[in-house]
Amino acid sequence: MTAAANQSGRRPTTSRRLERAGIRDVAAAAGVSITTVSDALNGKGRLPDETRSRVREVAERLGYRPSAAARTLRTGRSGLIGLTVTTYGEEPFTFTEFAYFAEMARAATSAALGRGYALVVLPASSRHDVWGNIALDGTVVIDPPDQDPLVSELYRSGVPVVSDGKPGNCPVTAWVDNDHEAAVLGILDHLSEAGARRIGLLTGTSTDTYTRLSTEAYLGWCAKVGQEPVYEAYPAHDPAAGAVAADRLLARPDRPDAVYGLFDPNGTDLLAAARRYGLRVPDDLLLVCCSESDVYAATEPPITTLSLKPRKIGTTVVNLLIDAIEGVDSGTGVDIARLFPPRFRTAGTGPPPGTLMPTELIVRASSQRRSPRTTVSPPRPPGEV
Amino acid sequence: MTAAANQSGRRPTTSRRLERAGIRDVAAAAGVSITTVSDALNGKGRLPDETRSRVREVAERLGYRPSAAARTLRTGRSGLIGLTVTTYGEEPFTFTEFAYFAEMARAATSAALGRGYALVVLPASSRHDVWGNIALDGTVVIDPPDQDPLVSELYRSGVPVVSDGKPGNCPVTAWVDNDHEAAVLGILDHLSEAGARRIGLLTGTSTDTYTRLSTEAYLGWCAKVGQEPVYEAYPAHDPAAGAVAADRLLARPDRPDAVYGLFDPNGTDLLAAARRYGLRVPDDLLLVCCSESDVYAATEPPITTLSLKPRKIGTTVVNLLIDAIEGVDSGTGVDIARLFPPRFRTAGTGPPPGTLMPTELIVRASSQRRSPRTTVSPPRPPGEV
DNA sequence: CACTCGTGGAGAAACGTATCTCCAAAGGCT
DNA sequence: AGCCTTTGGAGATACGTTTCTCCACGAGTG
Repeated sequence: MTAAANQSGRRPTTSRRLERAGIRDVAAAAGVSITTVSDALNGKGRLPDETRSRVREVAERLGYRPSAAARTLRTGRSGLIGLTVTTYGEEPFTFTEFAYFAEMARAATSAALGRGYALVVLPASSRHDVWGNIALDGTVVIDPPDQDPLVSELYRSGVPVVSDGKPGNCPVTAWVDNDHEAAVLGILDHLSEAGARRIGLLTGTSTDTYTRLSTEAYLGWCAKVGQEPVYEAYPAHDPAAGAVAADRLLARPDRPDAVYGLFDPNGTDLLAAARRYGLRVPDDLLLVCCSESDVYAATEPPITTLSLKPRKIGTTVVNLLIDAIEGVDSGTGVDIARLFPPRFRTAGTGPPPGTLMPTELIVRASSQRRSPRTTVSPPRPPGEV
Repeated sequence: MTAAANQSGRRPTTSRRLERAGIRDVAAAAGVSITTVSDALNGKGRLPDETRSRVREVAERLGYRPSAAARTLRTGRSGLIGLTVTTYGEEPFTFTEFAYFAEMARAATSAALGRGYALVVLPASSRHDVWGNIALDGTVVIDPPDQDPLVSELYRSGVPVVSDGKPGNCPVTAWVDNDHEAAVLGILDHLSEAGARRIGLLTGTSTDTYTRLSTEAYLGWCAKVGQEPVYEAYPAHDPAAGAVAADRLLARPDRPDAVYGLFDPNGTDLLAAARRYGLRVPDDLLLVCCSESDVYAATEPPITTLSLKPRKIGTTVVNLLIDAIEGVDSGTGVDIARLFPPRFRTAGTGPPPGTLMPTELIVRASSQRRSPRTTVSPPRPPGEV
């Protein structure tokens, strides 16, 4: 069979070896033109079904696989989406360090594949070495810090960028975030209702939006209800520092009787610190932390957690990005406004390119005093979809 | 500046908009040929440093970024490596379900980036839709089942494939695996030494190498020491089934006094089951499970775990793959033998394309009887590097 | 009979790079 | 002076698609 394809080559260009079958070989073997093969395989031209199926059959027989590189070069689309996480220090990779990232990445991958795109995991720190060598149709950025140069450059060069986490000063095509303020206020109210008089916060030193908004919400709440803020901040990327900070928080003279920890490991750290100081949870100390891990369902006692719904976020981010990619008129690349598909701009005032997603408070024993009071319904932030 | 580049275009091909600067624009602006630009930027030709730096400067000024698609088409290398996990049912994505995968993927990503490659996460199940649309230089396959059609096709089409887990019948370029037999034997000996008389196994129903080799090692050991095998198997991708199987194992009339669980969640499941039956760990029941999770350091009691060293595996797999990629003579694609770089074949008998990596047993309270005997040094499997 | 019109398909121009081949000029040597 | 070698660089081709343009032809229509 391959012999037929070989001998029918019109021009023996150079000395062509029998490498992989190209579209030319298929065309020759089927006795049609290249155009017809392309159209038949992509369902594009006006061809009778008989020609179409015949070409398809020949292609199958020759084991023809279109060259992704050539297609990308021609069409300008690679079907590849970059995924990067920027925040938390210069560590090579914080990925999957927290369950949040793992979950989010998984959901994003699934959503992308469902629409025919694949995800490429890229480091935010690395130089253009890698970024420049890959044809990306768009990029998802997790938690970009203010003034992220990477995001700016991508955006400037016409690559759509959607961020998980409201960006500070970087221009992005769109962003998705939780309503962190509502979430924190909900938790503080929940703890107050459970009897807390002085609520402490375990927070981070980074400048990312999550940390900033959450802390601000806490401080605002304190100001409103007239409580003196009681918090400790530490570099969130350092697990050891988290344990130390938890200990410090409970060692203070103005020790809180309830604590909310912003990061995943804070729950176990606080629990350990509480044991060290002989504090019973929840009797002496109410505990809530933000985590996607289900280990908190099995701790002693089980700990109330705030879920940021990473799966929903990952899915939404990817869908927004692909919408933007497929809505772009591949023409005047630089024009920023063009990056938005029509439906983003039709509305009179134009909705902002941001979407707030609800969080979910999973109430467990650690945030409920053992009062005979029955169940406490978990507060939901406004804007629930 | 861009105006100069525009007006110096020799042929105004069509009506060229000022899209992105191409290599032609740089050449025109610098007053040299395309060849010179390419050579200058890639450090390839024989050019005086002065020309080189001048071209580089002009390129920088124009914000020139080479087209990855064109480069890939021309060179045949994309710098992209596929990463896929095959095993465990038809679920959309088992990725990061177990900490092993997450760790392994993270290490693989890092290693690849370190050598200038990026990883694309792909599903093993999906049709050629996605696989065919991406130019892959090679693929890492985690735990391929026997006769994996995907692996066969990749291999046949000339894409190097390296698998994590010794493949059954698929042809691969190379593979890396733990010495599962040695690991299991080491654990069984460890448990025996701690006083176990009847050791049970919690295993899976899949046909992947890990499950098969581990189970066979267990059965062989039983035959050797004359113990009746006591085990339960369940579909490893279903966490609920794991809890049920753990319960079943401890409910048996010939209840074991020590159990090794092959999968990550088995530790907590077995612990829970033991509590249900009033068994104290380690007094009434010795426990070991295979897991990369550090939650077992904090359980009550802490549980001895076997680590498969996913980071080391991920790194090794990627490095082997890239070695194969870069050693390939891009010529007679089909020839299988050529896929191996020279150093794999020079040795007389030729070492097999497989590498066994050591595991590590992390001994904790759950596998040590409270005897006054002091510390038990953890047994290491042979072949430790 | 001249004409439009729809059908089926071929030709050729990109897409943007890397690289092979070849050439001109300037020494250095006998 | 003639020849060889090195330096610096230009030209052209190929990588394998997609797609725009255009053509031939048979059938209906006035």
